[in-house]
Amino acid sequence: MTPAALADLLHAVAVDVLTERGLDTAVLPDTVTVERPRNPEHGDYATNLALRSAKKAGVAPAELAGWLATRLEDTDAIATAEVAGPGFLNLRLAADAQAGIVDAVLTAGEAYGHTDALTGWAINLEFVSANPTGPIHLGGTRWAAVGDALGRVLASQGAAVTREYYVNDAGAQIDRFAESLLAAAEGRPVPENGYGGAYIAEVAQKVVTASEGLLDQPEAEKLAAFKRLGVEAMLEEMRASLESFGTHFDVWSSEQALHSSGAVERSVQELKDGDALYFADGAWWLRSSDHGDDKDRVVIKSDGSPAYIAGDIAYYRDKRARGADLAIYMLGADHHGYIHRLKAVAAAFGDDPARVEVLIGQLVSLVRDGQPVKMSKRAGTIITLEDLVDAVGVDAARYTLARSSVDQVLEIDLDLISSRTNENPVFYVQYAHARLASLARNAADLGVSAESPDLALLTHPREGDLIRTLGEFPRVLSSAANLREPHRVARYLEELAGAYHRFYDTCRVLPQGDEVPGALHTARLALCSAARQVLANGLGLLGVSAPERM
RNA sequence: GCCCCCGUAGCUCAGGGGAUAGAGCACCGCCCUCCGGAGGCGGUGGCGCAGGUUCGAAUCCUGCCGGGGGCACCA
Repeated sequence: MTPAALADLLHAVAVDVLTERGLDTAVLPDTVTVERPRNPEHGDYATNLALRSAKKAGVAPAELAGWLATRLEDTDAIATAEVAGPGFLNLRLAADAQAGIVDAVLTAGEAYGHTDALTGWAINLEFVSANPTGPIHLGGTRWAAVGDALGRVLASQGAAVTREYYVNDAGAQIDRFAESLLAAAEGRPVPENGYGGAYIAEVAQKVVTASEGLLDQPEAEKLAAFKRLGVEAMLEEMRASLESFGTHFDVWSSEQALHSSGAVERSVQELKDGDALYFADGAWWLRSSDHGDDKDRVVIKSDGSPAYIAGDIAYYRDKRARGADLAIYMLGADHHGYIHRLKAVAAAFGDDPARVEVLIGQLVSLVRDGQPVKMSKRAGTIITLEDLVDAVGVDAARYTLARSSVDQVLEIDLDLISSRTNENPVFYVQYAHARLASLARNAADLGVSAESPDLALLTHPREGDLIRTLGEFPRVLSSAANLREPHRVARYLEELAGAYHRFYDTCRVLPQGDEVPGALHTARLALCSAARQVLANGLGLLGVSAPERM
């Protein structure tokens, strides 16, 4: 019996109990909370249902809990039901009922934990979107790991997710990039406010090689070529970095294209016509202060040119036109001021601002030998995705970035996650999977089958812990999706790996010596198979490999 | 001055109202006749401060203190 099924059972029993006594069932909460108590003496599961409903029903919590307990103990699935404390109801499941979780995992396989809660939702997930003026930096790398994981988590709940990268290939920083490339190609020093770092010379060289005689052209044409070809070369490199990191984008949207196609002009005109923008002091303004912004923002400057936000307007319009029901933006901490603006953009088009969600990721820093890491070989003072991957590998990098809340400023100790692998949570989890894979190989050699297990034999406390931990996965996944917090999956995997290691330490799975394989071996092997499946599912959601061997 | 995020063990971090606050690392002490010891068991050690809401607060609200990041007709 899964926690969800248990919650349903509790609700049904509570309805019966209240009805029999002529009490109003409306006092019951919509969703019954079922949790796993910290203290094992408090049972397999506990519910505060009586505590929450008793007051409204006009009875004492402990009394209501007592009524529920009596009825619950009559059901096959519940072994014991006890009232505790001020009115908690502590439950223990019958072994066979509980083991139904193992069956559920094995039946669903890769789909275990998936739901259709978000089916019908088209979600546009924009992340990384680092300027194409340099390699992917550490902040972008955090989003590459977290955003990709969130995409997978949302998809597991049935959402149709479009992963999208917004390329800021228009504006002044691109001009500075082009000037920096040109200067490097001509052997001049880095221009003021230009981009430094060894990669500039490399990209410049690529551009020169690709277009013969370029340096003999007039200044304006040289700059234009470096701008176009430089951005192209840089993007190609960034895309390759992200792909090698396991992060794939479905759509790459160009800011420049929104301008040159007329999309910016059209969408701004649409807002002007709809009275969503107002004209003042020679400029056109967005009413962003209606949505919590300090002040309204200029969309069309008094010289008639579009401000940066005009591109955002066209881009949002474009996302909606392509069918997105929800646009999630994952931005760096320095962009928190955008939240209100982007919601105001949605509102300007007559949408519920809730169609825009902005997630803000705090800074990431690296530490090695107790000292901050500030230098990158290729990019000067910018630490890049490659720097991190070179230091610890893709799996450790992704896992480490994805296991913390993005609200948290994160400091990564490179020594910890690379120098000695057993100190690293990702290896703890991967090791559990590898151990299980090895166990399955040995089982095959010994002729132990996991088919048709008698799961009621799984009565050891460690077995129960492991089974109930497996049962938590759907709830974890669901909350990770709803809260946009994929790190919950990683933390869960650590808990699951721990439950498995503890089980394995106590419960012998395979026959030893001349022992003949029996029903308990089969049941335990089935449990192991379920544990391996859930570890693999979870690691897959994080984009981290589930190794067969290590 | 205003806005956003954070403050939990020596360190890096979990903990979306529940009972005795957790994990990894670090430190101390245990456990291999046997499926992978990259493991398990035990110990040391903590919610920044003050109010409030609640039967119950690390969690929600207010204020203060401390740290980080922002406040352009830049992009």
